[in-house]
Amino acid sequence: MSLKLKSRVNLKDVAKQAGVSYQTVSKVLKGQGNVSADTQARIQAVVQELGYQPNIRARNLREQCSHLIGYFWQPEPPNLYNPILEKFLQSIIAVAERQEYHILTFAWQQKTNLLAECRNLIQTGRIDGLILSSIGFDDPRVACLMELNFPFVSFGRVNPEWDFAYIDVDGGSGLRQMTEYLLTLGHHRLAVLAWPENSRTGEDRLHGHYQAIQQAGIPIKAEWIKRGENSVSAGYNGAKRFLQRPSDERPTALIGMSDILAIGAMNVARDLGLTIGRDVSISGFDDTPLSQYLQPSLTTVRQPIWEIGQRSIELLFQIMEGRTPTEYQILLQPKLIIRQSAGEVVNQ
Amino acid sequence: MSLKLKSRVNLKDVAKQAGVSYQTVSKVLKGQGNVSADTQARIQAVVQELGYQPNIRARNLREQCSHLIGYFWQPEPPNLYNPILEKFLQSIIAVAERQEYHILTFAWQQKTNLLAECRNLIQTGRIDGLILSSIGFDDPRVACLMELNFPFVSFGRVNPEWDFAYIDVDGGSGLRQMTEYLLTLGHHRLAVLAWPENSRTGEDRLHGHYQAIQQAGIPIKAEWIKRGENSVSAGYNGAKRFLQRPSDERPTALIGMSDILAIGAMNVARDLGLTIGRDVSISGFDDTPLSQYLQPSLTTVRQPIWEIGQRSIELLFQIMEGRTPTEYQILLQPKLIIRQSAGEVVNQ
DNA sequence: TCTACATAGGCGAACGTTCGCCTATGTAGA
DNA sequence: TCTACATAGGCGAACGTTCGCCTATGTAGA
Repeated sequence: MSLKLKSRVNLKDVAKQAGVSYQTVSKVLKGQGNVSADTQARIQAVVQELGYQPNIRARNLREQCSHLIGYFWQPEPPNLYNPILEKFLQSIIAVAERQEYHILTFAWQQKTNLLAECRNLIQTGRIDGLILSSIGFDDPRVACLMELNFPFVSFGRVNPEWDFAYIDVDGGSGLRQMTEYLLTLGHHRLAVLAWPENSRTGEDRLHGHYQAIQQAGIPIKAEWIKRGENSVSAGYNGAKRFLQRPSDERPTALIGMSDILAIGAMNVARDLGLTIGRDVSISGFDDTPLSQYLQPSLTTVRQPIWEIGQRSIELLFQIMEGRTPTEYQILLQPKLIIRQSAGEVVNQ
Repeated sequence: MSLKLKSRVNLKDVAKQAGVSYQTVSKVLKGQGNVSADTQARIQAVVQELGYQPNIRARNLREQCSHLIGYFWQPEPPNLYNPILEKFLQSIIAVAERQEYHILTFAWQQKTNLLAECRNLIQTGRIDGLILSSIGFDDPRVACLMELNFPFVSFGRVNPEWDFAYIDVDGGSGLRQMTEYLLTLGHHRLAVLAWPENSRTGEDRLHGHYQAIQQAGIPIKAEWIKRGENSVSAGYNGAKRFLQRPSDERPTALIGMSDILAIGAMNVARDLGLTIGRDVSISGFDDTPLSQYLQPSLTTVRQPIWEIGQRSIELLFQIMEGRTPTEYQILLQPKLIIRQSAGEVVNQ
């Protein structure tokens, strides 16, 4: 069966039939060199007739590139899902294909030897560039890539002093927008369901919240921040602590660092007999596809995923071509999505 | 910057340093040929010292393969998401990497020239095998791959008379299990939120429902099947038609062909003031990560995604190696997941 | 001492391109 | 008629492997 595939038509077959050298065929197909219109037409006709397609493996070897871009992403545990993976993949695939590039996806599990895998991919010539996501403070992969001087772009920032190309969403702005919105609704007791302190993304978002709070003249209290992992149950338990307090002491608004946490908060609010949007306002972050269909629909923050994907790849191409991009640390603005889960403060 | 990368150490560098021919180095690394233990050790030492990694592009050309497997999937429209993409990708990546293979992801948009892209990938030697998903009746890609005799495995079946390797979930069994479960809860008026008739998957599932209904001696009525696209709003509107009927005529259970449709049904039930699980039971299909966190949690059917992915790749490897697998049309059983959204029939 | 075979590793060729240089032919101007 | 240059396309080499065949050396048996 593979015999059929192996005896594919190659440059020499076309050349023979067209009565030229095979190098000339190559020139015509690459649009290089001086070949008469006549000969060009003849060659093109034979190419059509035989259905010639260049062998990309040979091309890769000769051109010293793989026409492949790696994408590293971290899978969520089984009971969760990544709300942006699908759209992000779609967007980078779309842009890459326009340049005849394809995307190699890598799911790096928790404890595998990341660095070795990363090095291996690069040093065997598997990929020409890399897109990284879910990175953290002091991320060893970023350090490794910088040291190897390998073209990469990361979705997300790490340590401020590290100088490399990234695209990120201004999560601080997102949470500032959300907090300001809740303030205009009359909320003064705002609690946050946050992530552990080692998350750069989490700290950025939190900082935006602090800014808005301070600007409104409300003191920042550590007790109004509840940290935990990014899961529905963490959201549930975190929110429970807040919502079990007497009604004049409990927060009127719960700000989730993610839709996942917000869903947990909504569930416990309902279990405690509170009406969401009236007794307590709840907001999320991500605008996951289902968040608009929750009851009540979730007020949240939307990240421009498509744009992030597009610009990541465009940036990466610039780096791969050796051009130094004028702007290689890009911060995009997220958008407040107002729905039903957050409402005006009623009685107090 | 790429200069550094291009001057990577190759077989000849190692050979020179070890004082052998470069072909001998190749033999040692591939574990072939007769090389004395002495020489082997010396070569291995140099490989370590220089950090030699074989150039995969050269290997691909020489070995006539790309060590790449394509995965075609169909992205959902922006307001939806694919509940199984992440897990499926993860599972195929994991198995493929064990065999030194990687996964090339392709998102095929609605109206692009699928067939040409498919042919192109194969004929340029981009990939050695293909995994297909979201296929439909008379799928032209399947026909094309069969004609080209190219190794592929599909997740899902198409026309029964087409003979090719696939893995599918026995959706009929899933809906039969669900229907039987609802029957044991005392439901007799069961309505289905189904997909358009051109979906093979949809028809298979529906068939399982019919089987269970018939076995219980309940006549099949076309009016109890409401067809529509796979979206929350289609579920909402479809369910509305059923639930607006007088209480002694309306269905006591709504069976969604997907969790998405079930979510729509849950929303309209709530909007009509019905208590889900008591006034009306609602079930889904997929066990999307969030379904357990809905209020009430969704009774649904879980597909063994991880197993599908694993076995797809294993099957594909067998086909790629030219072995004819004994079992190449595999049907896996889905599992009923009982939660809160479906309960016993109360008053009637 | 001669033959036969095993052991160790060298060597040419090939996978299918692309790239740079070279040569043969044609044409225009002096 | 001779020179100079443009045009058209041929040719060798290379990218870095793997594979099969060959050869040189060593060893055992007759």
